[in-house]
Amino acid sequence: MQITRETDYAIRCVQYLSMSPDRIIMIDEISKAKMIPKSFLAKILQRLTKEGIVRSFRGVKGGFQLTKKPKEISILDVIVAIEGSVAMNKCAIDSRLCDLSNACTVHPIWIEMRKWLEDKFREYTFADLIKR
Amino acid sequence: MQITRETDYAIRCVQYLSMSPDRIIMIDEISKAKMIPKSFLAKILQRLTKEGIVRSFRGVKGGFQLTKKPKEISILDVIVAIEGSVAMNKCAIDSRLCDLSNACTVHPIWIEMRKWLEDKFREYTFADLIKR
DNA sequence: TAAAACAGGATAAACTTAGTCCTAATTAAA
DNA sequence: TTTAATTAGGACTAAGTTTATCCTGTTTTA
Repeated sequence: MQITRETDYAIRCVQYLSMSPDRIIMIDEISKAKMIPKSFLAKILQRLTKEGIVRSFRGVKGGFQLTKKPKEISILDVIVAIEGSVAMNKCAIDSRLCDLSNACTVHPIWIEMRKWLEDKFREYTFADLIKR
Repeated sequence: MQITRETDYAIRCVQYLSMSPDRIIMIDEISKAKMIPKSFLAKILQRLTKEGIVRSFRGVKGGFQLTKKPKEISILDVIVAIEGSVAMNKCAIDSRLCDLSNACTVHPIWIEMRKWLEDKFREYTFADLIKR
């Protein structure tokens, strides 16, 4: 039921980048500010880059920057980038993964929960997470 | 983000018991009907018994039975019985588990999500899961 | 050309999941 | 009263996932 540390770190990281969307920020700075192990954070940022949430700059003065405005990035985007989906049961990702395929009365709940979670997490943008 | 197989099995199991709330049903029958490994199911039922969702009867003609009516048991009850809570992040269980204790702008989201999930899962009772 | 950054792959320890297996206790019925 | 059926509970384990680390390579600026 819980998200992983990796996802938690990813959200913190994007939240930090959202506070200075114009700057290019190094892994080291984010790591220190958000208490995220540096080499693990490097991996996470690699993933966020591949998923198009941040862009990276290599070399001296390199670092990371959001590709979009904070209000255009949702928590859902980050969770999906790291975990693939917000489904709570594998059958809500692909119903063939269920061994009770026919007539499982619980299945519709997992489908509904998935949609509901997507809607909820889409509502939270990183613009909301920086106004304090 | 996902529930465990154990929780999935527990829900299926309670759903099966809900279909015949007056009968006492053996592990073996549930195992076969719901495609749950028998010895694993035994452990799950042990837990459900401890948590007061089912009662057990030992010996010949023994088995399990719900302690309450299907409409009085929610999916939330079963998830909490098996997983402890529906919190998506450990900081939503105990805020001391957060290393950013002070001023984490994401924290309120996990608290809110937890409350919503509790409400949502409480709405689904096993009475809903048998009328089909 | 040197130093500063990220990219990507390999590796691994710790933890969790998803079970199994064995013995003991309990109960109904022969 | 014995036997067979059934759950209780503890120990154990294989496989998978999580949470990282480390090393080498590439890119870029000064």
